[in-house]
Amino acid sequence: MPEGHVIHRLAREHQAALADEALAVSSPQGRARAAADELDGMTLLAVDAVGKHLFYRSVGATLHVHLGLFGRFRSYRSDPPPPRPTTRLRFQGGGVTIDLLGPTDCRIVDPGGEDEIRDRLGPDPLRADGEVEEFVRRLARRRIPIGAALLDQSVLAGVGNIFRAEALFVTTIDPLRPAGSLRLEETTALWKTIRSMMRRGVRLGRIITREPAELGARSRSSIRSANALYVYKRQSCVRCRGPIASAKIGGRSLYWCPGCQS
DNA sequence: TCTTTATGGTGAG
DNA sequence: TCACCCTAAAGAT
Repeated sequence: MPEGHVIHRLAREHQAALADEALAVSSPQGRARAAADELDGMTLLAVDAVGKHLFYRSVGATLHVHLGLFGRFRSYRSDPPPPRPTTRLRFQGGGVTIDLLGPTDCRIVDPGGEDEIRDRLGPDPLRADGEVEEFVRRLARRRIPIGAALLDQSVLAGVGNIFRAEALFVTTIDPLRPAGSLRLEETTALWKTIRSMMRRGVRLGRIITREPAELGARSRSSIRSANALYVYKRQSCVRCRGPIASAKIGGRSLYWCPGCQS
């Protein structure tokens, strides 16, 4: 169940584990047989992350993977279990086995197909080529609530339901305000907040948005998920103690503090 | 052993 | 806005 930080982390891990290796690729489930046949025996060159999309590049072909809500990877250093009936793709090489389960997309794309995917995406705050100016441009003049705009991958690539709620809280922005009504300094603050939250997510391998000072001296592993966040799925605000509101915005449940965000 | 839920996205109406 | 796709784990019974 990944937002962009998980995707970028996977790209790094998989590139480190598999690049420059000749891979054995199979599709135990059968549904990705065409992709598996194309990749089997090829040497992986690199793995790129763009928003929530992954591109596995080999000399002759590029594999596009989108995990969707349910997709996940599992890695095994040694003695991998037999594939499950749902294992879509299994990569083996460099002493590692990596299984892909339940992805929304898992297909070979040609350069045109990759461009099509990338052209639909807004700037990715985790990428060096992600620019705040582009975020500002894509947000301007939109009338949808900012809470909905942050989930729109053509506005901003990689943010999901937790980061949008947490970033709006930290920047004290009311999620119901029209996206185009935000002042430049608000939009810029939103970008910086999202980028730093997501970078931390890549580093830690999990989403912790509250500041260490607020969490006391507890170690990272002892921070329970319920305490790591400001508003997502919370009942009351950790700052003002007021009730947290929730509503479907942009098709998903958004949580915010009406007292702190206005 | 059910039912529900989840950090996502698309295409039809 | 809704139905639907994909899977696994947690929660309810």
